[in-house]
Amino acid sequence: MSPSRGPFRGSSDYQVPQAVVSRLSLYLRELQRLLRDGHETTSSTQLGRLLGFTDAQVRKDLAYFGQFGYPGIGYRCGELVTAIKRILGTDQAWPVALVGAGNLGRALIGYRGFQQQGFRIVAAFDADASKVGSDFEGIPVYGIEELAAIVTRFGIRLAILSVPGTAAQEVAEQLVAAGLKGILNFAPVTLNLPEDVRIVSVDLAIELEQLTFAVVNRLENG
Amino acid sequence: MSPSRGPFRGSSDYQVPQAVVSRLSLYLRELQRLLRDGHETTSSTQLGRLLGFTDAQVRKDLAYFGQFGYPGIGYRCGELVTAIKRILGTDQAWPVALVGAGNLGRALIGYRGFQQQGFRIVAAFDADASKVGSDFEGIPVYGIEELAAIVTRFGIRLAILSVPGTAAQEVAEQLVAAGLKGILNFAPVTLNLPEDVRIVSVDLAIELEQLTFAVVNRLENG
DNA sequence: TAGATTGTTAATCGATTAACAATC
DNA sequence: TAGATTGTTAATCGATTAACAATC
Repeated sequence: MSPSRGPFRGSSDYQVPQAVVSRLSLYLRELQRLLRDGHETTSSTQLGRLLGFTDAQVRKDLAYFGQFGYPGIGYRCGELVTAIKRILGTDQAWPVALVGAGNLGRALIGYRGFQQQGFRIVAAFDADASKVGSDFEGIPVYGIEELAAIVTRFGIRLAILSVPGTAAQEVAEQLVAAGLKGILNFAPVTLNLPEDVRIVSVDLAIELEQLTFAVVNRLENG
Repeated sequence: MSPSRGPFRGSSDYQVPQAVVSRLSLYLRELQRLLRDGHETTSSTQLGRLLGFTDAQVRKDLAYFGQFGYPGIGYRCGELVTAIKRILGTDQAWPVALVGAGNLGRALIGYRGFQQQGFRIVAAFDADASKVGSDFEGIPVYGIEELAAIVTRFGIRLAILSVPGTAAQEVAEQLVAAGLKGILNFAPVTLNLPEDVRIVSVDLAIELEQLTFAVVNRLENG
């Protein structure tokens, strides 16, 4: 295929490697910073140097989605930010349900980084009856039995799951039943759900384990 | 080389792929669950099925570190848990400094999953003078100028960095100056530090972006 | 123009999977 | 024993890097 400059038209017949999508978010983050710092254009070499990638990799990654650069010039930061947001789906705001209003959940309700990238937590859910009816930072807390109704009302497709590991699978199944399409899972368990439901998992203890491994097995680098 | 059953003796001359180390933590998590559920042994096939990997991959991953299985039997869960913890470095408890006691930082202070895997947050640091001198969940909050002294006193090697992105690079440099060896970075910026300092980064907004991409570009699976 | 930089193809490198002898 | 399962080698697959004609 020969993609033209301009809007990303959704998935084609080939599969984009997950590693490429991860780096896409990093490119976006750096581009937004470059923009804030007043840069109009950048290059695959500069972007790669900032992130520790080769220039070839930057160009190859972007080429999965279209032609965004100008030979001899590089990439216009503003244009590329717009293009990547469209690719990632964050050119529009996403209403999000937060499920599990414990310590972590409440911190996520107040997390500025979500809003900055176009995510809006519009409702929280918790099993604790004493929390239901109250609100955190202006976000109302509902009982889980109200999930389906609220999801429909706000057109919610994404949930952040921050319940204890012991409850995670069961609650996740309720999320699916309510029609949610994607789950950001903070519970330290492997969720088993229908394959059309997308899952991204973050296990905070595992992240620290990865760090201890790297510190203990420290060679020259890596 | 021909590693024998028993303790992992640290890094050899070859490099273990990062992907293997990530999966190692997932194996550990599943094995701990299997143990809790009363399983004495498991197999590469079962472990793979639980996590969505092939049996060959499970065996190959473990083979990087030694021989842990019994032909015809499989793996003894308890033994393998002990072995993986030693490999990851979490067979001992790690004292950790938490830097940036905002919403997210305070949630992390109370996060049970850290303690369960052997991490102890022993001190918090914040630039806000009104927080210094108080404590969260029994963890005292210090000014950043006390960092070096506290790090030395507790033998701290790891820090969790949960300060605003605008402050992250500068604070990270102070962490390095205080002698820390590993940083779990929650700030949405690329840290530039000496290469002997290990960094694991978690950008929560990026995790949500990965989810929106997966939901929007939903094919059969992936 | 000369210099810079892209998009893309081919070459290289590394990781995953398949296959199977050895073992319990 | 026969059946199950490992550890490891070879084959396959996929991702990264290098090279370069095309372009501004």
